[in-house]
Amino acid sequence: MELRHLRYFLAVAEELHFARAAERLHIDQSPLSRAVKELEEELGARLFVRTTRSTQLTRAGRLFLEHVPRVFASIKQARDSVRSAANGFHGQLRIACRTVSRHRDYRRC
Amino acid sequence: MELRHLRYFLAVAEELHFARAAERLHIDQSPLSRAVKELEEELGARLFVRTTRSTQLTRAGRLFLEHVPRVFASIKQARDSVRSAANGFHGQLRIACRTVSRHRDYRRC
DNA sequence: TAAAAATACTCCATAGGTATTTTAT
DNA sequence: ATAAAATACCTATGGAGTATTTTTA
Repeated sequence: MELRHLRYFLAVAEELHFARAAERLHIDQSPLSRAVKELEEELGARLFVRTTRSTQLTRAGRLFLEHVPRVFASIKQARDSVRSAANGFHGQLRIACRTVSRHRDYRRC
Repeated sequence: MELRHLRYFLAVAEELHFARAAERLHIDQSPLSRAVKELEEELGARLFVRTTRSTQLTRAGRLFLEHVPRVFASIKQARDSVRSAANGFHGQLRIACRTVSRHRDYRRC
């Protein structure tokens, strides 16, 4: 399983229509169909019931849908924690300046 | 970002040694090195300080390490919820009994 | 029969491997 | 000098696209 599978699942679960979900994902309906199938095979459960009239979540699909957003939420938290570290925030604020002397002697202070 | 990157990051963070982490992951040191670099580039922060003597987590790396296991935990929960659905469990434990009257009047209680 | 998803195939992007170089001690 | 990671290059797996078939309401 890769995040790709979860992103695709979410799109289909929200659109309840493979072609529209594919459009939203900027991929073709065909690879989307296959990716969802891969996910279902790995999970050992159908996530959608497909007919030509409608695409509906199964019970397993509804349960999965409850949990998947938490995966992305935890990824966002992981990202954000790093971003703040990269910005120099470590739970503390750092302030820097420099003095400009007549000797062009630029220094951090 | 894909789960691949997070799996690889965890392996390196635990081994603190690219070659050993690669061995554990059953891939070569080279693609591991690249994948971690990709992750660092996407996050915009170095996760490890590499020298020939040691590989250490940066502050960003330590923060990231705190969060990544939660991603896998939520994936496990998502998986498990589907598995139980497949087994006929629906997230709640249902206890049922019946009274047997002499009138065959079976009721939930 | 029409609208939707699945499938067969093809192509290409990129994950992974091999060999070598760089780097820090 | 050596041990470790980075890099250049190559290979091949599988992700994505195109065309077609299958399905069911």
